[in-house]
Parts: sequence; C-alpha cells; structure tokens
Amino acid sequence: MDQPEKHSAASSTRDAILDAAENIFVERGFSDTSMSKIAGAARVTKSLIHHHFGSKEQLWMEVKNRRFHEYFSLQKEQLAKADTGIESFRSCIINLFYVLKNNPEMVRLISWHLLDRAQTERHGDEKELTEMGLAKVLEGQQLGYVRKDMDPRFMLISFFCLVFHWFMAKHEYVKWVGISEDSTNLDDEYLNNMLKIFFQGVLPR
Amino acid sequence: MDQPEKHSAASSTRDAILDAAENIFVERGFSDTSMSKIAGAARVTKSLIHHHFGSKEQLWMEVKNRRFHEYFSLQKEQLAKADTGIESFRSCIINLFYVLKNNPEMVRLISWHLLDRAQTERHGDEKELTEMGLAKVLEGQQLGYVRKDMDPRFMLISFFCLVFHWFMAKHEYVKWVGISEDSTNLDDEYLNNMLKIFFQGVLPR
DNA sequence: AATAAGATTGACCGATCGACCAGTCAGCAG
DNA sequence: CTGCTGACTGGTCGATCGGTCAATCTTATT
Repeated sequence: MDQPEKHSAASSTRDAILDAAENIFVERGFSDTSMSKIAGAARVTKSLIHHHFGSKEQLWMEVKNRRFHEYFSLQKEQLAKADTGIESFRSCIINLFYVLKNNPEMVRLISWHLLDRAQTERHGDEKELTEMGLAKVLEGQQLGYVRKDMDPRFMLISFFCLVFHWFMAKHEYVKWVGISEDSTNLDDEYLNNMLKIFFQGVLPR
Repeated sequence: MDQPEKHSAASSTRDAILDAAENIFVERGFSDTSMSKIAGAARVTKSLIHHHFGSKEQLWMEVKNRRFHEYFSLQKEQLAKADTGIESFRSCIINLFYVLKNNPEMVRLISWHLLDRAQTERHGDEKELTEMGLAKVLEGQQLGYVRKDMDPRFMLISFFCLVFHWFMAKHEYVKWVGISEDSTNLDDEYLNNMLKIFFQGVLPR
C-alpha cells in the first residue's frame, strides 16, 4: 500500500521530469537546455522523456502550462475573495507583489515566455484573471476611489509593469542607482515608493 | 577613392559581422544563435568571425557593448541639453518612451541581457546616465514640482518599469485585455495613461 | 620585386544536439 | 496461461554545434 501502484508511479515519474525540466528551463531558457541535462537531473533516460512528452518543444509547453495555470488559478482565487473598497484594492496589489517576490522562478519563466517568438494560443486563465482585475478597477471607478478619466486596461497594464519589471530587472537597477542588493527590505522599500506613485503620482499634492 | 582601403575594408567587414550577429542575437538570443547562421547572414566564413572576435561569447559581448554604448550616449546627450522645469521633466520622459518605441531591437537586447546569469562588469555609461536622471529628479524636488517624500532612486526605477516593460510585454498584454495590437496609436494611448499615473496617480484629485 | 602583416578561406575536429528504434519488463484483462 | 499495453532502457542515427589550423589572398611598406 505504501508502494505507489503502476499508474501513480508513472505519473510521479512524469512530475519528476516536469520538475527537473522546469528548474533547468527557468535557469537557462529553452535553447540552452538539453534533453540530456533534464534526463540527468530527473534520473531517467532521454528516451523516457520522449516517450512521455514527444518532443522538447512539447515538454517546454507543458512546463509553462503547468506553472502558469497554477499561478493564474491562485491569483484568481485570491482576487475572487477580495473585498470592496480602497483598502482591499490596495491589498490586492500588495498581494501580487509578494506572490511574485516569493516565486522568482515564475518571473523568469514569464521573461523567457515573453521573448519567445512562437505565438502559441494560450488557455483562457490569464484572460479570466485580467477581466477580474478590470472589474476590480471598474468597481473602484464607480465607487469613486479610482479616477474615471483613465482606461482601466492601461491602468492594469501599468500596474503589471511596476510589479513584474521590478523583479525582472532589480538586480541590474540596484547596480545602477547604487543600492546594495542584499538590503534586507529592498523589495519593501520599492513597494512603498511604487505604491505612492501608483496611487498619488510624483507631483506634490 | 571610392573603394575603402585595407583597414576600412576590414573594419567594415567587422561591422557587417556585428550587424548580422546583432540581428540574429536580438531575434533568437545567445544560445539559439549559431556561428554558421551569423556567418551566412554576414556573407563571410565562420573562421573569419573567430579571427575577428575570438569566440561566440566575445562576439555577444561586443554586440551588446556597441548597442548599449550608442544607446546610453544618445540618452546622455539628450538629457544633458534638457531644460529645467516640469515641462522639460515631462519631455525627457516622453523622449525615452519614443526612443524605445523606435528601437525594438534595443528592448529585446535588454531583455536577453537581463536573463543572462553571467554577471559581467559593464562600463560606466549607464551609471553616468542614471546619475544624470537622479539629478533631474532631485532638481525637481528642490524646485518643488516633484514631491519630496519619495526616494529618487525608486522613482527612477518605477519610471523605467513603466517604459521598458510596456515594450517588452505589450504584445502579450493587448491579448489579455482585448486591445487590437495594430491600433495605430496604441503606444500613445498607453503613454497618456501611464503619464497620468506617473504624475498624478490613480486616486482622484 | 621582396617582404611582412593582416584578411579570408575551406577542410576538418571532437562533442553534443534532438530524435528514433528495437527490445525488455511488469502488470492487467481475457 | 495468453495477449496486450504502457513504462522504460541502451544504443545509435544524422545534423549541427563552436572551434582550430594551415594555406591563400590582399594590401601596404620597404
């Protein structure tokens, strides 16, 4: 009973391959990752990977789909149970920030994905999540705590820019502007300043 | 006289290789680019590339250095002759936006560079440019048109996020929020909304 | 004309790439 | 027991990878 039976053994092997592949893909990207490396890391043979996933491209797709689906589901779930009002609005933003802070692999995966020229039709997860986000902004506009002379879509995109790009490029920016990267509360400092800009702007009030 | 002499012929060959390499590197990244492809595109032999640049890595470095140096010099030049005042401050921002809009290769090059784990010590161009930017913000704070309760460094970074990430990811975001990508003034629409946020924030005034 | 230096070439190297194949083995249904 | 299916392996394929080398061509200098 403790021993996994046939099917679960197979699916756990599949997962092991997916895990190993994700680690290496995230680190080195698609092209610089070889099936041999993945096989070695997953402790299986190359042939087995082909048996389960068909090709390197399909493996890459499955790795991305798995992680993206998990991520978008989590975000949708958290956004769904969000309350109304300016404070909740603010909390949603802070929440996304910390989710990404705790999942740097996710950030790199998105980066690789953005550079991918292959225009793959993705599932509707992100579409749904985005529409929930748009609804949240619209709600804020109707309730009066979000200014109405702005396109909610661009507002959402601007917010994504402020969050994603920080985690994508902070290791470079801290060198430019002279912040020590291992400052314990570096992310929080950025978050505070970024929130000031996002909510109130850089002009004095 | 019309014919380039020996040295300029060599340097023009070098440039041809750099140009070809940049095109392919920008499109496919370092790992997915082969010396053969570059050689073919530059109409030279692989051996000649090794003769001029030594290795693929060094060629990659030179490609990045050339473009980055050109970019940062241009930005420094334009920032140096910028005037004082809120309007000039605004112009600098709009200026950077359009420079990147007109240089999508630069955006991709930065993206690949950000994913690169190789921590190469880069030249001081970007450091100088950043300090000029910081000075501009400080100036605004002293003259009173930039709020003082904010760290200029994080303000600069936030601004970079709003510009760079838009060009890195807009092809994905427009799919999410349902904007047609070939809208003639898509970039301008984003710019207007982004500027509203950056200067005044999303809260009603 | 002789020479040196640099630009350029084609042939070639060992290594590694993704993929494929025939075959083994275990488990399950009949 | 028989037959089938799917997990899994070792070996190998042709292609391509980055890189090297000796030889040749081009040009400037002497």
